[in-house]
Amino acid sequence: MTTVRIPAGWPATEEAARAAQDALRGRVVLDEPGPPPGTGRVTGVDVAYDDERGVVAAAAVVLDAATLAPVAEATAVGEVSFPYVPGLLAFREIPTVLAALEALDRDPGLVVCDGYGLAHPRRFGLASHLGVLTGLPTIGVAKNPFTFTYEEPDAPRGSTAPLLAGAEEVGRALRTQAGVKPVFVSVGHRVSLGIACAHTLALAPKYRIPESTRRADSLCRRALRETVA
DNA sequence: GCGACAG
DNA sequence: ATCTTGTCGC
Repeated sequence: MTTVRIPAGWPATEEAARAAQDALRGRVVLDEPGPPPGTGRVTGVDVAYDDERGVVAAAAVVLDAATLAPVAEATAVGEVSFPYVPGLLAFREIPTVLAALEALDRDPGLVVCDGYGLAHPRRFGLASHLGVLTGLPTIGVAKNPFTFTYEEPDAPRGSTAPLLAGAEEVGRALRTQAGVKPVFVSVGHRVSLGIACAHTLALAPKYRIPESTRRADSLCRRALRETVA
C-alpha cells in the first residue's frame, strides 16, 4: 500500500475548486463509444474515511470483464485533502484514488467510480475529473439521485429511465435488480451513456451495486482499518 | 433568504 | 462517508 500527500497546488477553497473544474471540463471526451461490455478489464475505485484522524484510504480493484473475477488490486492511504462539499467530491477523493490506480501492475481498462460524472452541477463530477486526469475511459455509478429527477424505471432488471437536470438527460436510472431501487449511471470520459449502462448491468448480476464498487469498497475499508498511527 | 445536496 | 442491535431470510 502506497502513501500519498496532498498535491502541491491542490485547491484549498471552494472557489479555487470550482475554478479548477471550469478550467478542466472542456477536456472531457464525449464522442467515443467506450470499451465493449464483457471484454477486457473493468476497475472499481472507492474511498473510505476516518475523519477523526483525517485519514483517507482508497482502493482500486481490477476485474476480468467477462468473468468478474479480480485480477489485480492496489490501495493507497493519505491525508484528507478537502471537506465534503456537494459538487466538489472529486477534490476529496482524487489524490488517493490516483495513487491507488498508479500502483496497479496492469492497465485498468474502464474505471467505474462511486459517484457521478457528467451528472453534476457544472457537468464535471468525480468520474469525468478522474478521466481527464488519467486519460482512461470512466463512468460514474451513484447510489442516490443527487439533485436530479427521474421517473421510476419499470420493475424488471435492466429497465432504465432518464436522469434529468431540467429537460437535459445527464444520466440514467438503471434497475440492476428486479424490484430494487435503481442505481444512477452517468458518463465520465470517453464512454457513451448506453455503453456505460451496459457495463453497469453486466457488473451487477446478483447485487444492486456493481461488483467492481463492492470489491473496492470492502478493500478500502480494510486498508483503513489496518492503517496505524 | 431557505432548503437540498454524489461520498 | 460514518455512527450502530437486532432481525428477517436464504
